[in-house]
Amino acid sequence: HLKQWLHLFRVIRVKETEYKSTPHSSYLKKKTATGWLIFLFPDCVFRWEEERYTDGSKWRFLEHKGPVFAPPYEPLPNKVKFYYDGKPMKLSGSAEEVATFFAKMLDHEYTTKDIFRKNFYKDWRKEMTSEEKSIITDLNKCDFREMSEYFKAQSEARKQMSKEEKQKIKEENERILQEYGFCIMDNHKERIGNFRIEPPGLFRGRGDHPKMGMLKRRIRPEDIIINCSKDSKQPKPPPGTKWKEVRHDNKVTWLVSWTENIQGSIKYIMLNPSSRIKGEKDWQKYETARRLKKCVDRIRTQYRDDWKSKEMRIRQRAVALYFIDKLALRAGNEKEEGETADTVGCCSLRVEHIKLYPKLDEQEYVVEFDFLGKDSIRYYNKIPVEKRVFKNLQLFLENKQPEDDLFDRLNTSILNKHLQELMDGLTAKVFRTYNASITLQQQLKELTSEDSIPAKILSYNRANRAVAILCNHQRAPPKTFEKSMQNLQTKIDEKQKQLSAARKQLKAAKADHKASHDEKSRKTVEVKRKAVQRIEEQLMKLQVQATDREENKQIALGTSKLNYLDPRISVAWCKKWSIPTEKIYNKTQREKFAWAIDMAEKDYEF
DNA sequence: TCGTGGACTTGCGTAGAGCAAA
DNA sequence: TTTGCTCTACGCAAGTCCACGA
Repeated sequence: HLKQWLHLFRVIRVKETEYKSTPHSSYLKKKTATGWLIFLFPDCVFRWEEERYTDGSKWRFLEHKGPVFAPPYEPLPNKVKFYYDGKPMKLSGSAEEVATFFAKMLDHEYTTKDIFRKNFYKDWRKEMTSEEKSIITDLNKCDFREMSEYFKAQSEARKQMSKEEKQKIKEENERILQEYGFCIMDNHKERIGNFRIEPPGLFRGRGDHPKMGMLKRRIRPEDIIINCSKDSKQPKPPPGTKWKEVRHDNKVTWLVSWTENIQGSIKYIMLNPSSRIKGEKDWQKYETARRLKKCVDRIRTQYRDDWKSKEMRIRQRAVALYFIDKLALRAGNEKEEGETADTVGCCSLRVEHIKLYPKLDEQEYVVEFDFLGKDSIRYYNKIPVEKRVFKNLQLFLENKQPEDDLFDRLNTSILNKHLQELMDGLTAKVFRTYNASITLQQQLKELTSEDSIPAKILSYNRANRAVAILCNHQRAPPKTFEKSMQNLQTKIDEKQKQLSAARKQLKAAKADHKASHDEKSRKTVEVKRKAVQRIEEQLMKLQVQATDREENKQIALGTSKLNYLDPRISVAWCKKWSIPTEKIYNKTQREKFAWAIDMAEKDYEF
């Protein structure tokens, strides 16, 4: 039975006389008659200590089952009708399918947007028969409401399904996961990240995207490139179909790829974050950031020096780097105009995105940033800068129009080339990682004190929040936010009433005791005092929770936790303050950070 | 040097699972 | 058991950065 799982374990044998201890907690131990101790370790314990390939290859052996395709289109029942100009009209299969995509989004605001409608209509027409094309000439005369109602009823029906039916679906999903969700890479069975091919639908994009509403077409086996090792069992395409290509490229980590039709970019199926290959890369990332820590002072001195350079390009580079370092801005690659939403990062900032104030509210040399960053999230910040930076900015703005580049002599590749010279492996994004992690470490030191576990966790969240604010990780306030805040407030009010009632009782008991001086009334006072104390604690907890939630209204902690904070800092913090790792990392996160949980001790220093 | 394709990381929104309160 | 809310997993868009070829 063990044999099939043997690749998941590492067996180690030690002479009993030589055994001292093991730092790892999870293992099976057996003693042999001849004085050997046999340990059976889950292989995740050792995978981080495995040799890495030095020739740039990522694996030697790779075997998987290929992707899971989106289910085929199911035509609408005849009773569900589409109406054109008030009259029912039966659509051809492919025109109907695309129409259902629109119908499913009918409740969304963006189906009312001009660009969305125009793009959709254009792509929809391509799917129509020539007869349909001649009849349907105006999207405004199309009535998708009955279709929309049908889908709503269907999703309602899904919710109302019996337990058994739901269980059956769950089991089927589990079976597919077991079959397609794992692969063998070298000696490990690994979880695959996204083994399902994206279903067809209408492209949305984020922010003001010029391509919103376009048809994202269905991916067929003929679009798929399979990557696996030569000596593996190759995945089979569905009956009657062929793969576009099967290749054996071990310089890359993906298992499956295809080209998407909206931007023409390539999409991949890759491994889950818990995999060795992702974990090691993640670890490396934080090691690079730690190397930056060692030389960041030197780099800061240098860019401050460069503010005085007689060359404009060097001054621009130095000011940009200052922003990247101080404000954790992204690099800001150029983007093709008209292909995506208009967003910028540091190097692509335009004149219109900053305002200079020699003096503002008692502060000197204030720069106001206001621009849309990644995912069209607004970055708004007013910060005082050093005089030299301010003067340089004034210089960069001279004789420019609002739509001109602020740093016209700079782009990300120039900047990164420079950074590479300052430190091996240094790029703009390393500053984000470094500043995020170092901030967490500092904040944890500052905020954590000897206190209850919930209070310590609040401190952790606050430290995490400081980082999220630095990195501008925002979220739309949850739809239920106001309500849940209200609920919490109701609870607090109730607690307060309880508290004043309890205090009254305590007072009465005290008075009683003063009058009688007997043992019984003394005990009552004690009991009442304890009750007051308990309620005070509960009230405080609720208030803390309310503060935490309020502070978190528009801030998303997940992204920084997952991508910017060296998990070893958090693990060390947990160990130092005796907090179970489960309190700060859920199951998925613990799997992703297995390497850190395994290697960080309580004295770990980023 | 520049443009482009390719690979990989980062990022937000949301469906629905799961859990606690009613 | 139902309802209401929170949390997690997932989906997929949108960044970064590098290699390559003209």
